[in-house]
Amino acid sequence: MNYSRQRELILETLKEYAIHPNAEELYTQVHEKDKNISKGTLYRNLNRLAEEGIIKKIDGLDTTSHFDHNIHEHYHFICTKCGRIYDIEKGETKFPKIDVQKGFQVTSSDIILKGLCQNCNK
Amino acid sequence: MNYSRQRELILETLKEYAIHPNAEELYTQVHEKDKNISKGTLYRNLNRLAEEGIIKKIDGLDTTSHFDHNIHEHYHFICTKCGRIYDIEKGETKFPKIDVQKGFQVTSSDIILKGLCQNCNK
DNA sequence: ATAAAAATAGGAATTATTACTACTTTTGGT
DNA sequence: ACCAAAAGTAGTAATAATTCCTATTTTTAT
Repeated sequence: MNYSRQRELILETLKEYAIHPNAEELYTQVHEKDKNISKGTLYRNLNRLAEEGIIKKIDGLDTTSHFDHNIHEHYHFICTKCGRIYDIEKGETKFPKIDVQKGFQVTSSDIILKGLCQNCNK
Repeated sequence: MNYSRQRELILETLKEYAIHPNAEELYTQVHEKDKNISKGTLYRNLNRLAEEGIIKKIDGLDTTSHFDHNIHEHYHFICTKCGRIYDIEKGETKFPKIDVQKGFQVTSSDIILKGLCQNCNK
């Protein structure tokens, strides 16, 4: 993977946000810093960075893919009312044992919780 | 929710399949039984049935939503090579008890595992 | 039997994402 | 530093999944 200024900018911008933006949200921010950046470039690089394990792609939250620069193991909660995404820390429990069936090789696991957040649950 | 012949057909057809079909796959099957059924009707009813808790919508497996008539708590494994979806019974996983913050109300949780299945891992 | 409410078919519209292509940047060897 | 090959980009077109719209049909409650 060769260096690219655009990729650096995308990664840097993603790191500034704790909100697990989707491509559209991130595009708004990135675009402010570089008016010429294209969506194709954004998508290509987000996917590439995720493949390389530098960031994490989160699916299943809503209709879009979200991206997280925080790659240490944690889970997500999405509020079905306001749409905000919260991190759920793993806690002290040991890493889940997933002996699914013999011969299965698990390469990623995601836990997604949905419901009402503190603010919307009043 | 008023009765509709089409909804019955959709639900009945979904129950015949253990493969957690997406809308397109299910449409193929449903269409064989009723040539006039429309995709709008399929989507509307799948979403409606999921809202009512009669079936479950599974997101995050691939780019499409999948639908499961099995609503007892279980998780899913998708093979990144062949795309097949496997059920993971709850007893087989030892996921940590997730302590969500006070005031959060969790209404659904999904655990999605990705990797290589037995067949593709040879 | 009938009118209001709910649902449908079929197609148009929308949304998110990927594909394509001509051009630009990066890189590694000289 | 120079240059060709490889990799990356901008901008736009295309695709895929899903939702929206509307005229018509079906269901339901009287």
